[in-house]
Amino acid sequence: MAAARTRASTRSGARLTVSDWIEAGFALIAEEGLRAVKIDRLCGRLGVTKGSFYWHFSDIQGYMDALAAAWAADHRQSRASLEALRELPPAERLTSMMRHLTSSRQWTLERAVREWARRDPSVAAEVRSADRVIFREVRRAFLDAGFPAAEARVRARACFAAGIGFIHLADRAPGAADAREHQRFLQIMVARQ
Amino acid sequence: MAAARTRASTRSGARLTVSDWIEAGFALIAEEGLRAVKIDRLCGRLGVTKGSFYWHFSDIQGYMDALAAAWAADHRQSRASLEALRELPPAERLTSMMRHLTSSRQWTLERAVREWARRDPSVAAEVRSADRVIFREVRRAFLDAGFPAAEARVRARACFAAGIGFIHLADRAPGAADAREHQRFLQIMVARQ
DNA sequence: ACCTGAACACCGTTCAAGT
DNA sequence: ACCTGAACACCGTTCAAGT
Repeated sequence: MAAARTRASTRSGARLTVSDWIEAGFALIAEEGLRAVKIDRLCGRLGVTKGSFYWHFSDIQGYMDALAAAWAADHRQSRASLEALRELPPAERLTSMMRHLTSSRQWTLERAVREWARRDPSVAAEVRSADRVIFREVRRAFLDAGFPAAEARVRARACFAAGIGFIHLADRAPGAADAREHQRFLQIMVARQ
Repeated sequence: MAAARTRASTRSGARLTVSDWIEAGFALIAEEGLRAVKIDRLCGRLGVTKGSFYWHFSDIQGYMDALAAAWAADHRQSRASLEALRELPPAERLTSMMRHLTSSRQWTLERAVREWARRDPSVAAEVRSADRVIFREVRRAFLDAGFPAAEARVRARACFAAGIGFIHLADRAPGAADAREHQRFLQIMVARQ
């Protein structure tokens, strides 16, 4: 009787929306990776049966496309808050970006999407375009720190690569120790010697 | 009693080899496209059961990798016969290449591999590298026909694109009429006006 | 060494019926 | 409009047993 109400859903007890399904997909990816995204698993998480899935989406391909589109939209969205960081001093700005990338919500998702991009060129294109935006901000931080263009470019590239490397090398959510290490690394990179 | 011997196999009545499976895969792709490549279909074609497949390959991914590698090896192989065409006059050389591309064995296979490349970046890399080899030969034909470098490049690109376009637009095996059309097209392209 | 035969698990898809 | 429940089809994988 009460069991049927056991929803992990965010919205009260109401019927599901497309974004509930998308959110469940991201959660699954973040927790168990891309290959965990199966209709059955989504249904279990949302407390509904497969029929419900097929009411909202035509098929699993349609759902995956919607997931990828939502990821890209999220990134465009956070572009604004990324730009808002510009008022911080460069070193703190970099730390803040790195912290976001390696946050427990992000890191697995980010890694999964990059893995997905290896198989799906349209996802790959979205990753590339998102990367470009972020790289520009990283480079800007180094320019603001007073480095000449060429030097800023080199350092930005290294930082960017390191960030991606961190999430690929991680096998569990980065902890406080990792965060300190990242911060130290950025400190070194941004130091004008 | 005799039914069990009904093999489409090339090798007498002997046990299967890896290349029998690869060949069956290409045949399936050529006839029905990439998505027809299923273990069951391969088994049906070779007159064996699934257990046999798993004796030769670890899993379906391993098989697909082997297929892609075999395709690339084939292309490297035919590089020699491509270079042998250099003794022909340019126009005939181009006609010969086009005929090969649109031959009934090739065209569906070629198209399927290009479709596959859209999903699998390692296949994509192999397609690109094979394309480079062929493009050089096409360009060489135009150089040999007496065009200056820039002009040869432009014409070669157009011919190459047209060839790829032909196999993508085709919905059945190109016939004699198509062949005449292709030849006429190449004639125009190679004409020094 | 190579293959059969049968079972299994997983998972996408459909659809009549419910509220 | 949204979902249940049950069935179905497809297909990859395993494995003990055969020759």
